[in-house]
Amino acid sequence: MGRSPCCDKIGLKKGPWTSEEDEKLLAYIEEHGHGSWRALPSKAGLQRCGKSCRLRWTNYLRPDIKRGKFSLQEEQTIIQLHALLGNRNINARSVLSSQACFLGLCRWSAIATHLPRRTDNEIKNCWNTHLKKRLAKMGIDPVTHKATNGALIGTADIKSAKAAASLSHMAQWESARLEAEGRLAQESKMRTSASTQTSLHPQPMNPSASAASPCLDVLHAWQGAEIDLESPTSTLTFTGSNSGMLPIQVTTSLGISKSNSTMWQQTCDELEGEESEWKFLSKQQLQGLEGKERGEDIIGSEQPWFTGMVGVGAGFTDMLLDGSSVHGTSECWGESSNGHAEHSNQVSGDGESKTYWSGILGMVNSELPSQPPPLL
DNA sequence: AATGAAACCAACCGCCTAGAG
DNA sequence: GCTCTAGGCGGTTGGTTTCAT
Repeated sequence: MGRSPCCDKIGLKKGPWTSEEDEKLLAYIEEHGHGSWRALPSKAGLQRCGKSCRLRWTNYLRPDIKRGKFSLQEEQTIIQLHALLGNRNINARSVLSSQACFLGLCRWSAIATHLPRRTDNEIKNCWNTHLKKRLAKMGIDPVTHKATNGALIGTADIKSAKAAASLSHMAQWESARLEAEGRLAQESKMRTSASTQTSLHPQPMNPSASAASPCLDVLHAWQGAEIDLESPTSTLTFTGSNSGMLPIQVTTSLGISKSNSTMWQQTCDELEGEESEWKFLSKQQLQGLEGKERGEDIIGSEQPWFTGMVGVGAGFTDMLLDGSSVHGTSECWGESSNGHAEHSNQVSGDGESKTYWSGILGMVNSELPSQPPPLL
């Protein structure tokens, strides 16, 4: 009947690990691998429960962990992926449980798969201590990535249109999100299984491994192209004729050009003064979107179906980046001695791809399996 | 130099799912 | 099919460090 208990939790040490304990754990895993975490502590001569050992190993002792401050690019990736993967609140849980959780994925771990050598715990801490606060400070709901007080939105009508558009496309967004998450999870699991071999003999970050995450190409481009990261200027430059077009997306524009980037001040007051930009889709395009909501293939289309997601514009992430540590952009991905610059160059010619959700779409598209998303 | 506030981060806790029996 | 546990995850806590006054 079942397995025996993990640990009796009696006489087991808790709290900070000592260097002696670290050495014991490290030495044991290097020699034997972790195998069963439950059995490990006694074998390694540790007065800890297996769970504690596992955490210590995965979050601290693993030799392939990169420590230290997060680079600008890493932060940007976290923000974007957080927006993509969403928050795991109760509703999200209920929605995701049957599919996403079935696939064994969770948000931080999924994000961690795209931040080489960073642990989910570290990413989580970064989010909670830095990024979330910056969002909140700017009046952006860190859960939904939307403006919390409408300060960024021009008029009530616009807000209404936004809300309607948002709702009308939420379902397909959710589908695509699940797809992306599923892909991430598969990737994560593959890495996990592979890591049983590599964990004992970690290899330096392989540039090709970085390149093997095509979903980040857009992020790279966004980072590496002509955007001045010190100048959180909206990159959305869509200015089509309004004739016969329906506005369905609002993205924030800070209205700050690169030339006046030095004027950039990260305050909510400034944000309130910003205007919103609209994207316009033709009625035909909207009909296409509606069709997609009925389960038609939404992937592979060049239409920005995701534009129904509102409130998250190119400006948001840029705003977050706040001009701090802007010179550290090469720290993370740049560790791959090649590849990064190439990625940037490949996509930098496409201005549209530099928008926030274009980036995410790029991720989704590149991550999605060939199968259409399951209907919710 | 002392003190309080804020930031940081390692570790714990509780929950969930897969899988063994 | 059911029970029970191990492993894994996200949320949260609390100790430590850094910064501001």
